[in-house]
Amino acid sequence: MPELPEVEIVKRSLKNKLNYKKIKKVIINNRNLRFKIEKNFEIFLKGKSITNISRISKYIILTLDKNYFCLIHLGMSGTLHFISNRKKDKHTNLSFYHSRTLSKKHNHIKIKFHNSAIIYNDPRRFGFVKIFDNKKKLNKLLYKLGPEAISKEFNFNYLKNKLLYKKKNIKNCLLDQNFVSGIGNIYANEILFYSKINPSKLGMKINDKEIKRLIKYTKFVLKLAIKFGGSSIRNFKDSKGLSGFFQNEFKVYDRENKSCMRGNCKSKISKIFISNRSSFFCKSCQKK
DNA sequence: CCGTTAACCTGAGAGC
DNA sequence: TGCTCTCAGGTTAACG
Repeated sequence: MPELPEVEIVKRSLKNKLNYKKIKKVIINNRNLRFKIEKNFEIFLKGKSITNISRISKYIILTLDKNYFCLIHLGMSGTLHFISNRKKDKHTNLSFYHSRTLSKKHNHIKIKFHNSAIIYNDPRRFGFVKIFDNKKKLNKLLYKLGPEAISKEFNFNYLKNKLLYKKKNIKNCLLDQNFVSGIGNIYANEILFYSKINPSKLGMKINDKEIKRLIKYTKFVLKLAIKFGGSSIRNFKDSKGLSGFFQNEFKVYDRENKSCMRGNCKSKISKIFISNRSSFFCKSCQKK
């Protein structure tokens, strides 16, 4: 489900709610996420306080006291929900992508605090959580990631060097988290449209002007999506409260056969599959 | 090295 | 209504 902008929204909202909260109890209903939740997960967390909440690409990191870390990846359908008994929280409950139809049977993890709790819900169970007992072990997992798409490390020089001899198509490059991290299928499509680059074009064939546009519009699209609160689609389209609205700004994603939104262009948006992921583009604006 | 396919899962929506 | 089929915001191993 979530790409960098959605995870960023989740992180920002959690940050307001969870800082310095002490974990009283952890209840797990189903350990079978993408990786089995380790046996000692509950014991590791119990009694520890959350001292910071951060995000790296599509990962959420809870920093706990005593140099512990809890890594959360939401996979395709993972959501975090904040619930509270306290009156002052009543109107700001953070049910991320809250949906009344979200089935409780996929509430896999509940982390309880004094007067509140967070719940991890994930119908497809492609997400995972993992505990690290020191920063080195955490970094070992994260060091492989390419620079974050919105960071200044993802710049013209980096991209030019990476694309120099790349025989891979540009869309798969953008989706490769070790190439650049944080971009998923929706935003890869949108970035390529803004950059006027065909998704099938080989990396090595991308010229300097196009590289400049890729850098510019990667940051533009992702930052704009964050401003709009991310994208809430499909099972979340009936969402209330904190759902995002960037789905209304899509230029190509899920717009097959609809008119291209660029000025004078009269083409219809095409849909093809690249490595089994749906790819939307305008064949007039995004020539090979 | 590259693209594709399948696999991990459940559920929504389309078409019949 | 209900059945079957396809597709889904992610990641990764195996194959050709």
